[in-house]
Amino acid sequence: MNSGVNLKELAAELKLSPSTVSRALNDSYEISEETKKKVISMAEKLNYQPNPFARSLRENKSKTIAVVIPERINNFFTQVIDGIEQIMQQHGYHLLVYNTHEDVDREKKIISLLLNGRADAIVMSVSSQTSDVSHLERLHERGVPLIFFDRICSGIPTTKFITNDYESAYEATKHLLQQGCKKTSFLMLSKELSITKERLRGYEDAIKAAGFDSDFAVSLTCEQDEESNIELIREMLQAPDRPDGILASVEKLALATYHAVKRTDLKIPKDLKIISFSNMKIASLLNPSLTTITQPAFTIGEECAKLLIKKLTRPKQPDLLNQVITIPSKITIRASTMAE
Amino acid sequence: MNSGVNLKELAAELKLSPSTVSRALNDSYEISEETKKKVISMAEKLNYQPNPFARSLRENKSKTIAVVIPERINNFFTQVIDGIEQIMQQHGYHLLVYNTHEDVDREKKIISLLLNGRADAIVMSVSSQTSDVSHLERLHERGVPLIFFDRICSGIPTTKFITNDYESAYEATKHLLQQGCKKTSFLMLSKELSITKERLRGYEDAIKAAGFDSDFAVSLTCEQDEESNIELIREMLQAPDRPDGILASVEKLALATYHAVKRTDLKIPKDLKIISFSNMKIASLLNPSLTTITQPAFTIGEECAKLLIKKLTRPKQPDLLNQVITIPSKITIRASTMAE
DNA sequence: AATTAATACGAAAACGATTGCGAAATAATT
DNA sequence: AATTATTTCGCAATCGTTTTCGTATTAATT
Repeated sequence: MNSGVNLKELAAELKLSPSTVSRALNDSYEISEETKKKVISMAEKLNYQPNPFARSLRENKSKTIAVVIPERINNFFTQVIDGIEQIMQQHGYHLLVYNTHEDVDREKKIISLLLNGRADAIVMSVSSQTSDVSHLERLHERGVPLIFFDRICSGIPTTKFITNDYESAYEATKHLLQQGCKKTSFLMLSKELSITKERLRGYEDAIKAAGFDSDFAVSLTCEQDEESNIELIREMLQAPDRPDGILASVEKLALATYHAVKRTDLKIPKDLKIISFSNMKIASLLNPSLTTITQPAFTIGEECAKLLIKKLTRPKQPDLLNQVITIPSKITIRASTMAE
Repeated sequence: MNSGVNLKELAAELKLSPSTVSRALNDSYEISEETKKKVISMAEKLNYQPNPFARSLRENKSKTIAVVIPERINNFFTQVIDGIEQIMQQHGYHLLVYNTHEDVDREKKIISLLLNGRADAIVMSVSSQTSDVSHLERLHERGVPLIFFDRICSGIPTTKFITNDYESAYEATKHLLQQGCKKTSFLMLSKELSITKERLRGYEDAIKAAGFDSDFAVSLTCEQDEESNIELIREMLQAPDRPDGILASVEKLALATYHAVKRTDLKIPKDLKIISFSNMKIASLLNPSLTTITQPAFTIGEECAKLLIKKLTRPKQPDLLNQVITIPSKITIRASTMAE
């Protein structure tokens, strides 16, 4: 199967000991330049590839990090992973990627698979169903470096990367009101989610600040099934006191709204204005084009990775600081929130 | 760091030898039921997690497979990965995912990292720039099980999963002509790509079969940069002999066309009809909604994984057959190809 | 010339699991 | 009762690296 030579065979070929060859390949000062050259050229000739598991076993590190996300078909998470990979690849790290499908049980299983040191660190965004975080606590107590991004877990003392969700939601809501919305609705996945809480807070504060009554805001918790989301939204849109402005806290709910609207006589933006958190590249091609709050996904990935690299490659690094780092999102106004 | 107990410590706690404990945990017939129970309960109590690298080193397998794709922000590839993960997770496998960014050099680097057995098998779709396949040949000769999907490499004798690209392109083109297109264009990424060749062949044959002259078909090779793609297409659309029908061989070129059209006075589908290979979930929300050829991405992933599981878990399995397995795509007609 | 320092390398012990082989202890057979 | 078979477990080797120590050779120092 793996027909590659190992260190012992390479050493035999060179009439040297395995230790010398190992040191030569690792550029140890104890080996003469002459020997190093011989070893390196022979290693190339025989196409020697060190066994990663032997090395991992010995060094107690795998040069691998795990990324755990709740959804793979999602531009935000995908871009984050691209960012992580961008940095990690430069440092010779490999990426294990896991999709929890927004399911806590799957998340727990995955985390338990990562307890044994298969990955040197973990970057994750929790599932929308995650309220019990004991599995994450156990992971953290094991000493596995853990970083959260976007959907964070504030109870666990480590570094988290988020966007300015409160401000973005506040600004987005203000924008809706400025465009003439009289009754708005906030669409969200689950109240457990950190991002939901922050965005909802921004939404509510903006409404209060505009002098509206607080129950002016309607917020709708959506299930995970797309079709039921659409129907839920459609019902809301056909109720007598329907909203005329929507802030969707995640992309899929904005799309569900578009689908729902198609089942009614309403027109965006005339009858309903909508703005959404979204990293879709084609927001401008929707009908009508969608006003978005775009998170700096790639940058978030890069920052997570850079921090990890520092932690993992420097000799005596302290634990990851218990802090929240905020990177701002960007609002792009398009047709879906245009006043007449 | 990794505060978990190891086998020796677990054995000491039980006053047994490591070998007995190992056998008990692996349910060996040589161990009494009584001992097994004791061992298992103690293992759970101490939360014993076997070291994956020790195991991999000893067994010469990693329970990990690598997935190599040319683009991560792409619904097709993402769905394929979801399919692979779906099956692999059930069998305790882990997924290393690599993005080549359509770059052969990155592809070569990644492949060379996989030569050392880090992954038990590889599932991949080659980059659009890949014409020299020596790196893939070397990988295959090493004996690493290798499966191609979609963008395959026919020179390498292994199993490949594709869709019925020829037929789909043929049908799509026929549809364009039936809707009244007089001059069509085929948009593609690179002529090296297996899918490009097949789809182009289907496109050309459909045009010939309809009795048109063969140079009736225009085909445009697009670069990888999005903005230049858009400009290339715009120029084509503003030329005097512009096409009135487009078959886009990949999703991103259809989107580029939508962007390009916005820079002209043309209207889809009145002035230009377009159909595209695409796994976008929101094709129906585009303006106008896009007629698509949707590939069974998730199924492809599952089939790749199932085949690998068979190969990897059964004892004396032969090499992967040199065959091409075809799974049909599905055409969904929407507004972008509607005749007046 | 004798001692010390520096250089260049080898032997062997880890890392943590699995497994072939051997060996007690018990049960079954002659 | 003696032999054989069965059950149950331990010893030690193994996977392929890295690294601690030890040592032989040469160079530098006194």
